[in-house]
Amino acid sequence: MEERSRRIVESAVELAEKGGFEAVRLRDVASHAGVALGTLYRRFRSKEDLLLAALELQIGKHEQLVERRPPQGASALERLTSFFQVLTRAMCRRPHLARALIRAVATGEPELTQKVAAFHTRVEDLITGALRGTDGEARGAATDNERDLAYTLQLVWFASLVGWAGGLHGQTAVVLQTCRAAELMLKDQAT
Amino acid sequence: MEERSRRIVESAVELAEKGGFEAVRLRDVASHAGVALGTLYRRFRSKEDLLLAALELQIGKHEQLVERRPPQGASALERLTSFFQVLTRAMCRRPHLARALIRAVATGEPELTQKVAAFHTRVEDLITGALRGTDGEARGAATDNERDLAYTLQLVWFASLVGWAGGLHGQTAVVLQTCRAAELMLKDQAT
DNA sequence: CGCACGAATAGAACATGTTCTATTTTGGAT
DNA sequence: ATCCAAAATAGAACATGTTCTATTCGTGCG
Repeated sequence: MEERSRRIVESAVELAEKGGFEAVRLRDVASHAGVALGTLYRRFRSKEDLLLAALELQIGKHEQLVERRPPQGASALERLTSFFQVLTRAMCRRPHLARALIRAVATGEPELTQKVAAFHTRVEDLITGALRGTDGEARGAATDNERDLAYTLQLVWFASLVGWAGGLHGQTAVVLQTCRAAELMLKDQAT
Repeated sequence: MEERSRRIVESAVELAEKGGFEAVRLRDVASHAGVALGTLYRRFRSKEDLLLAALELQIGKHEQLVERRPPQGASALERLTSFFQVLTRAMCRRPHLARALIRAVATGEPELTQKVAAFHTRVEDLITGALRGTDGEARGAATDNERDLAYTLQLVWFASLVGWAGGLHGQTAVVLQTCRAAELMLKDQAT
């Protein structure tokens, strides 16, 4: 990402960390980034678009983290549990920011469909990775069943996170609900 | 609901049907309902609150529908499939309205937590009903397993609907994804 | 060098959610 | 019937996302 855009996104993140979605006032973001409001709008179509860019940054960092330390565990369920624990904690560590990002994803502006889809796909890929594990067994393309499972878990995790963002429950509930869904769907599995 | 409030909500629904979330301009809602803006704000805390009231109306209607014609099917999976088909079609029939309502739910304003929780609970109860069926077999309180299943399906359906609202996929995908999750979790079940 | 053109800037302007104020209406108690 | 408190009203006022305009800046090209 270009220098100026990066500064803008970072400013947005800083403001969101402190005060959530409403604190990301675009005038403030612009001035904080040392940039004019018009410049911000040249790079980002809307507030949600800007926050989605911030989300991409976060998920990129998480992908690197997973690459360095892939989720451990003998069974798929153990790996998934570990994965969702780490992922959820990473999000909820900065609650204001997380809520702002989730809100941007959930708002559903039609111009942002592509970016939202990209986000979901990246999470799904991470889930698939945790599901299959890193050791040699079971290489090759993911089976239909694995894809369905990963997709579904992604939906559950996301919905649960939306619930967390709305104050319906705590971060541990997010992990529990997601893992419960994984259990329910893996009940008959061998490993 | 009191007459005036009802008129306000109905006006909001009308506007949302035509032009979605942005078309629900509160000045327009108020004048359309023959009411002052201040009156609207006396009854509803915010635009999202108003739309949540509209959602309550819709779900109430759907509860009545389900009561009149409970989802048919010999197995739990068949009943759930039928249920989610009907529910999703009911939502997606008026796409603008549906998107506006979903957005209100997903936005996550902290003052609306209670209403959002109520919505999720009501959907979950409907799901539980479809899961258990109406005939005499298996009366009594729902088992833990049934509750977990219903809760998870509610998450999947909601997340998928959010995806639909964001243009990620069509309404048939919503039904398919939800039913796939149901299949995955019922695979080992007897009936 | 001087120019031309695209980007950046400052700031006004506009739309709409939300709040506030001053006034009027309404409905119930006496 | 009168009066009072609560609610409603018209409309101004404010905040912030978004758009627009006029000006300035910077850079590659002749």
